[in-house]
Amino acid sequence: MTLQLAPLMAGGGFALPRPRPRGPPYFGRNQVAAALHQVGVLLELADANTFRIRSYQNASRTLGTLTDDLWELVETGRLTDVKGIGKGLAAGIEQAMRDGEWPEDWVELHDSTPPGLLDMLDIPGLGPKRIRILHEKLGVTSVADLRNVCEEGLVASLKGFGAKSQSRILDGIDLLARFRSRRRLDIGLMYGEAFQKRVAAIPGVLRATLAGSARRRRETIGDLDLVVAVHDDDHDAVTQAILELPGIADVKGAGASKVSLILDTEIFDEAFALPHLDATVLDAIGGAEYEAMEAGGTIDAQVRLVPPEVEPFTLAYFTGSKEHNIAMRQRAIDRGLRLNEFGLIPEALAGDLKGMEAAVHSLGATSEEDIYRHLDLAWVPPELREDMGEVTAAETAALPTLLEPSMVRGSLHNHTTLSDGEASLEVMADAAQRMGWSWLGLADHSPTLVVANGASADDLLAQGATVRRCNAEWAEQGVDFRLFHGVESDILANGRLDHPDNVLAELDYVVASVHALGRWRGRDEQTNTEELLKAIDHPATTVLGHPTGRILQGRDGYEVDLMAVLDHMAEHNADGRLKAMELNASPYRLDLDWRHCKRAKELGVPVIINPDAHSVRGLTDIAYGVMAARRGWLESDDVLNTLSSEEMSARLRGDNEG
DNA sequence: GCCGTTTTCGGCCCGACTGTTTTCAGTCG
Repeated sequence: MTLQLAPLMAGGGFALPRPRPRGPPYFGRNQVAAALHQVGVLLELADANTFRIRSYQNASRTLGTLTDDLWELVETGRLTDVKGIGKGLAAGIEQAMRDGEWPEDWVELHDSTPPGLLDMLDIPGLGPKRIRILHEKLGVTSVADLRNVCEEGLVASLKGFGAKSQSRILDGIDLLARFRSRRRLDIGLMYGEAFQKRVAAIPGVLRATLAGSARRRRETIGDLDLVVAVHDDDHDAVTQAILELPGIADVKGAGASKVSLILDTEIFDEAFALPHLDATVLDAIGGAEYEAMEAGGTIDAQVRLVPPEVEPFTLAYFTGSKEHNIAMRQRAIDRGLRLNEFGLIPEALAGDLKGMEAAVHSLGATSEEDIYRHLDLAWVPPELREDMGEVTAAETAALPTLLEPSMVRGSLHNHTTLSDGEASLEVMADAAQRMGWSWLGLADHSPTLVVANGASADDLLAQGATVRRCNAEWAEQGVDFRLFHGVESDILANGRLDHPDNVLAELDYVVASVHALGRWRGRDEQTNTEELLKAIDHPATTVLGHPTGRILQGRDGYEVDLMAVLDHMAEHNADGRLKAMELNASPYRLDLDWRHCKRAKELGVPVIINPDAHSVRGLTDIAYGVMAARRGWLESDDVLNTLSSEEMSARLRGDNEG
């Protein structure tokens, strides 16, 4: 079977961002963050000092979420005020932004590193050190080279390698072609929940809990982590039972405390099938072959088996993120404690003891709450564990009360058969009511989007008449449900909207979205941002739809400074004009990412979670949107979805409610 | 490369597993 590789190539596109045509600043925050990330990876391959590498990685991560204006920091000489940016990095960043030229040593690193070496980082068991040896001793510069030297048996004779390494690398090259390194949240959770259920049912298993990025609800999941509480007496039998479960394609390793597996679709009780996909998304993720590829897909899984008294520590540890753990561990160190996956151990008692032996001295914990309490913190919901301020918030009782799925009462961006949806207006409304919603917004595509059967103005206005008729009937019957009539209008050249203004004025709201990505991609961030701002300024625009246009595992979005867009929307809202940011809940998009959710909340820009449903089943994607919103610290008041139909109606009319 | 009222030098999270070794380095999470 010939499968198309995900277009997220490690080597391709790994170049320093190009400067804007006019400046300064010649680079934006995201571009600087990208450059720092790249230099970090290249330094790894160059065998640089570990801590120097980390400083680039840290700085990249910090800039990625920086809310201050980077250019302003440069101009006012306050760049080194940013934690993690010292004299050296500040000088490089300033030079780049002022003059449009990256520091010479950054450029030199790119020029001297064959792009194929970057691809090799994705081969399991190969890290920067060994890649470097392969490059220096055997002249390997690409994955193809690597396959050749392995097949010629040259790798096995290298110092530090052997026959087994050589064959593992060959296997890894095959895996590279067949599997994706990360899976979307929906797919990852599907595997994770199926696996968890099977393991939990094994006799002797006290508890089996999904940890890792699946528990944190990241938009993509690398591999599954399952923490299993089991008494010592049952340990071996449970391990054996796990290895005999259906759906295990391969066992990568099975040690005393850890089992490492590759799962495939036989883990599912029923034949693997995907829900209906809309054509745009399907096209971006690999077309007709996509479903076959998912059906033949795999996912890595790690199982940790621990005694019940240790389980809370193991669960916390493997839930991560790595960054959150580092912050937690540092906090423990400050209190004379050692925190790891086995316990929270007073350093004075632990001494030279390691691992489980030291853990007998651990402070007790029957749940994660206890661990946080020992460190004078409130329990942090897994979705927030990214070291993005949650530790401080947990210290000062400032953690948000996160949005829950049950709080959602409606959504605004949904399609019907008027454009490219599968279900009629009536069927969609009925489904929404059965989900317990009190309102539903219809926003079919506009005429310019021919591939999605964009509806004409006449058809759109006719739909409006149907909406009014339905609403009148429900009102008469005393049913607390109503439809709002909108459109998903394409953002055309120069920020104009599709449909004449007099047509748009007939609607309850307008979701303005970019679809013609051709013009937007490959254009610089500044130009795109300015065009989006114009579209937002249009008086009819209510919601900015799928703000970056990204398709997860399919295509990157266009370059845009969403922080600036949010600032702009905040001004509108402050003046009483509703401009809401969509969090597109489709697991293929999850487009607004959590960093921007957090920023929207800070600025008071309302977020609307929209399933972008093209079918009845599509409405249930709202669940993924809620997960993403929770990662973005959003509470009930931060999103429009929690409003009653009366309140929503008032917001759309522009009434200032209390 | 960054950071600092216990430090401007000497730290920078930590442990399991694997394959290579004969005590450990590299990789991974």
